[in-house]
Formats: sequence, C-alpha cells, structure tokens
Amino acid sequence: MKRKITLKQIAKELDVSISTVSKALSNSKEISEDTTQKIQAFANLYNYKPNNIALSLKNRKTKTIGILIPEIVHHFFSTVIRGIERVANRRGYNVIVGLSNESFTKEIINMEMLANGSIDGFILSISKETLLKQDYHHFNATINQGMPIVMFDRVVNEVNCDKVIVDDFNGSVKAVKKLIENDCKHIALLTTMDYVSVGRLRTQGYIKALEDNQIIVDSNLILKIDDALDVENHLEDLEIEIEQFFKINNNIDGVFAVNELYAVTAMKVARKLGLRIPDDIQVIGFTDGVLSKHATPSLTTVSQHGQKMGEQAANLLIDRLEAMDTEEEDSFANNDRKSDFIKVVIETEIIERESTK
Amino acid sequence: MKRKITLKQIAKELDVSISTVSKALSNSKEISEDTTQKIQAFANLYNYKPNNIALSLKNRKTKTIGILIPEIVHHFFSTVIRGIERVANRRGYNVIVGLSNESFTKEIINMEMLANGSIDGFILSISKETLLKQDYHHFNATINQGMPIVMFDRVVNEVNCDKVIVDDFNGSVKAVKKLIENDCKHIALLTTMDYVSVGRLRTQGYIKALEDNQIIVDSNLILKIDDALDVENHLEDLEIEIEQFFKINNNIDGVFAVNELYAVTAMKVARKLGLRIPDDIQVIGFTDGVLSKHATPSLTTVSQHGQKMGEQAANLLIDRLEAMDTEEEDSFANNDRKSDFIKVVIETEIIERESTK
DNA sequence: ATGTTTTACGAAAACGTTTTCGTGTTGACA
DNA sequence: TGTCAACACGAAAACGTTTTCGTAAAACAT
Repeated sequence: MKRKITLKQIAKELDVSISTVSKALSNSKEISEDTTQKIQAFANLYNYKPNNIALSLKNRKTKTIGILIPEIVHHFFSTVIRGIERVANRRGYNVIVGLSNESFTKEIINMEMLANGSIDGFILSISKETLLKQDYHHFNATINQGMPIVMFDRVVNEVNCDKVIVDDFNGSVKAVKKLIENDCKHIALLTTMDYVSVGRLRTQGYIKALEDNQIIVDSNLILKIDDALDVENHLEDLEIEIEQFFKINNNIDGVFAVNELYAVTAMKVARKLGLRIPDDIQVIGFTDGVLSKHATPSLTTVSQHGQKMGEQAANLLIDRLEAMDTEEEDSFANNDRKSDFIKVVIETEIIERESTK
Repeated sequence: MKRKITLKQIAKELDVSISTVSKALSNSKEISEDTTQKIQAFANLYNYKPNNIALSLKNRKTKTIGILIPEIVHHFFSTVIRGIERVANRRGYNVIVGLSNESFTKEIINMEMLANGSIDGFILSISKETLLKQDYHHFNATINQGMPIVMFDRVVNEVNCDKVIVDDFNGSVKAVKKLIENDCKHIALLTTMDYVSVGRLRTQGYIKALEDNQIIVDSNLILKIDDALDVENHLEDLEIEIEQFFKINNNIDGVFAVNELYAVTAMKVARKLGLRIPDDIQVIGFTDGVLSKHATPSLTTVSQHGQKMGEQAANLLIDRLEAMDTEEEDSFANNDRKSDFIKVVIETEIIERESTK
C-alpha cells in the first residue's frame, strides 16, 4: 500500500529540486531534454498524478460544481443530473450532489457546507419549504460571496442569477388545447397548491387554453392537491381524493394533470369507475417519466426535457465561471458592470401516446 | 461582491497574528478572553468559515466520498444514492457523483479524476462493460494506493474490498416458490445474459426453487434477453421478443422477471394476448421501483431495499476511513495486518400486490 | 532583588502545487 | 582574456489552514 507519490518525493529521489520536477512534467523548455526525459520516465513509472486538492488551493478554483436538489429518487431530477454530469465531464468538471429533501434547513446547511471552497458554483432547484417560506437570503448571500448560481425548474424572481426553466405556461396551453381539439368538453385540472411556481404556471396555462376557446372555467373541475407531505407514501389518499372528485363531477371527459403521478392515478381511478381510456375520458400529464411510458394505456405527456435542462444549466454555469476567470485578469476594466443574467426557456413537446385519441 | 474572508485578513485587520486568530476561533485557552471575544465577534460579523480545500490539504482527507454508478436515471441507483447521502451527511461527509454510463473507459476516467485527492474513498457499482471485459485492474490499483472501496449490487470476487449485496439467489427462490404455491405449473423466467452477476444469481435461484419442488427445468421457458445496449430505447424490440416467447410457450401461467421492466412488459404483452392477470397468469418481478407500484395491475415484486444498501455501504466506508485514521497513530503496531473485508447481505422481501393471487 | 512559573502571543513548518525570479555555469564573440 | 547572452536549474512565495515550539512580559515565589 504505497501512497500516491508527490513532486517532493520525485525530487528527492532524482536529486533535483521540486521546481525542476514540476517544470519537467509540464514540458517547460527551461529544463534540459535529458533531465526532462529522466523525470518523466520516473513519474510515469510511479504513475504520478498531481494532487487535485493542492491544485484547487493554488488556483483558487476546484473545477467542481455543486448540485442541490430537493430529491434524487425522481425521474425528472435524475435526468437533469445526467445532463449536468454530461457537459460537466466534457468540460473538465466534477459534480458534487446535495439533497435538500424539500427542507429549508437542509438546503441552507448543504449550501454552507459546499460554499466554503468545495465548489466553484451551484446548480440548484429550490425546495418546497423554501418556496413556502419565501426566504431566499441564503441564495443571495452565496451570490454575494462571488459564487455563481444557476437555478432550474423551480426558480424565483427574487434571486438574481441565470435560470433554466421549462415553458410551463405554454406547455399546459398546448396540452389543454389538444384535449379541446380532441372534443373534450369538460376538462378537469389536477394540480398542486399555488406556492410551487410550476404548479401555478401550469394552472394558468390551463385557464388560458380554455378561455382562448370560449370555454368558461369551472372551478369545480379544478382539484388542488396538497402535497406538502410526500405523496409517494400517501398514495391511497391521493386515489381517494381523485375518486371523490370524479364522482362529484361525473361529466369529465378530459383530464390535464400537472405531473405524471396525478395523471396515472387519474387513469387508474377512471378505469375503476368503468371509464374507457381514451374513448370516454382522455388524459394528459405534465412531465414525461417512466410511469407515462410504461403505463397501460401509455400516457400522453408534455415532455420537459430534463436532460437538456441540465446541459443548458451546466453550460451556463461553466460559461460564467470561465468568464470570471478572464475577467479577473482585466479586472481594472468594467469591474462592477451590471451583469445581465440569462433565462433560458426550454420548449416543451407533446408526446402522444395511447391516453388521447 | 466581497470574497470570503480568510484568517490572514482577520489577522491583519485586528493586528494580531494568524495563529492567534486560528486559536481564538477554536477557543484555545492559550488566548486571553479579551482577544478571543474580539476575534470571534469580528469573525462572526464577516461570517468567517474555514476554507474546506485548505483543510483538506492540511489534513490529507477531504471528508468527501465518491460514488460511481453506471446510470443515475434508474430508480434503484437513485435510492442507493439517497441512502448514501443520508448517512454521509449525518457523519459529516459530502458526496461526489460520477457516472460510468455502463462504459469501461468512462469508469476508469472517472476513477482517476476522483482518486487524485478529491475523495477519501469510493462506493461503486460495476459497469456492464467492465463486467463483460472482466478487467478489474483499476479497482485494485485504487485500493493499492490506499483508497478504500465499497462495492454494492454489482460486485465481483476478484476485488478485495467491502461489499454490500442483495440476496439475489434467495430472493429469486422466494419469488418462484410463491408462484409455485400459487399453483403455477409452467413458470417462465425472463432474465439477462449471464455476465451480469445479478442476472446469473437470479437465474440460479429460479432453478433451485423449481428443483426443490420436483419441477423439471424447461429451458424453453427461459428467455435470456441481451440488453448490452440500452433497453429503454429498444422497448418495441423487447415487447416483440417477449410476445414471440409467449406465443411459442402458450402454456405459461407464471412469470418471474429479473427486473421490473421485463415484468411490466410481460404483463403488457400478456394482456394484449388476452390473458387475465393474475387469473390466467401471475407475474413477479425483481427490483421494487416506481413502475411496479403504479402499474395496473400493480406488480408483486422482490424488494432490494436500495436505500438500506446505500446506508450500509456508506457506514462501511466511513467506518473504515475512521479506522484508518486511528490506525495511523499506532501504525507501529500491526501495520500490514491482514484486513478482513466485510460482505453485507441485504435480505430481500416480497411485496405482494395485484399481479399474484 | 532575584529566580521561577505562567500567561499570551508570534514565527514557522507542513500539506502539494505552480510560477516568478535569481544565479551559477557554459559557450560564443570581440 | 574579458564580456555577455543563453542555458539549466534552484529558492522562495503563494494558496488557507492547524499546530508545535519559542519567547517576551507579567505574575508569583523566595
């Protein structure tokens, strides 16, 4: 069990100075060819690789980006991570992951843990509790310390940073319009409480689509589900709630759900009530995940392109990091120039499957 | 945009030495109460937090563990990560994630990137390509450099390290026995090629269960699916293959699948062929994921407890890291004592749902 | 008044790099 | 033979910590 070899050890072994070794390994022409050869051979033999931590300290950058998300056991978030990791790796960065578990406190703790030098910048999606509290000081504090943040999906206007979002509003409009085109007359909306911005936007899209088609919005057809707690463990409650809703409104012939879980549950309930899909009732869900693809009937969805979001977010962050690098050099210039932040909107796409005509 | 404050800056500002500041902040009684108060107040005001990188360099440990998995968009792996993150966080560690994408080369590159000081140890699951090549030198090289590895799920005897596995063999036995008890006479097996050890073990479990019940193993009832390529994008192929299989063997009344995708696809095909579940045919899948829970009918599965696996793996790794710490001190002792590695087996559990009687 | 022990702090090394600058040796050239 | 540039290398600083050791001054004892 030989520990990794260091410059110092190579230097001592070969009876030269540390600087010489360093220069030889980077092919500096300050060093004679003989010495360079000898040093490189030795280094190769012992499989020398420079220590990352030492480099980070010296360069004051870690080449690592921090991801902070509410939950990892979630198809959407994991596709985003995959996207981030892809471009991060390609551009020479590592990825360190923190989970807020939808908790405000854990979000703060995680940020503080990572902000102390471990990473160069954040890519994050805000936890529900934070959204509810509307307390964003930790984001701004981090940014003020010179650490850039890119937010995705669950973003908030109160924080000045780059953002990558999906076009929730238009995605919903498209989905509901499709239902209308397919002759649905009584379209229900299964949504969340308003404090999650994506839920709110999707609700607005639903309303817009109806209004554009001169359909009066019937608030009885809107079911707002409180998922402050984790839904996964309250599946029966969800089912019961939707079933009640369907029984009260027995004229529903179309359903738009703001996530795939609501959508497949709606399908399940509908079948239980003897409704045929898509003949008697058509269903579209937001978020294209595994459930949608493998449900029977398979579910028509609005795809959010999570991977693309991750890729964009990573590119945005790394671009900014590299811009900071070069800016540093000519910092005499427009040092405090008003940085303008970018908001990338990923277009949604309707993926038609069996749950619509 | 004020950068993070350092000890040096505090020292200069307060006109004391760096050492004094450091000691004051750690409440050393070497420093007078007055000075300590003053320094702590100042540090608090400027929200001083020690730089992690500097600490890592000094202590020669990063308090970070590296996770290397084949794929993140995968329910099982993300539950494992969640488990790792939970105990890592509780025990003061961060988690850095690398994805091999089932590729041998990416696995090596990722390991090399992380092994150069960025992390204290690895938790990993071997990529399919590596398993196929049977080339494990990179694992052994890493271990020889003094960096501990814990493998989970996809492990291999050729590498000496701690391991956390699920009891694939007995899990399968249990599942198939359940089918037998439920009066299935012709039980099919949907499995993968043998080079993935979990697939092989699950196949062996299937055979064992049949033999224990004096049922002759009919190789026609075993479908080995080649998923060297990604299955997700070859869904139709999978469906067709299974359909052919069912048509050829039209007496199948029970199916055991080594993963949930095969299982739900089998259910889909069965229904398409007019079979009722569970009346005409019963299905059990290995791996309890979202698909199983939300399928209609919901799928009876063998749960692998991914989160628990992650937690165990993390505890194993951190225990070993901390043991190395204390061992360092009395290293004069049994320095090269034969370290005995631990293999933790997580028991499986059958989760009964609607796809079995 | 002298010797001894605290007290309270600072200097410096160490972790592993990279890079700037300085310097001794060589060879060329006048 | 003396001057100067080119060459090949080393010393040292810096990144931000912690910790060991040294040491003035103050406190105490004799």
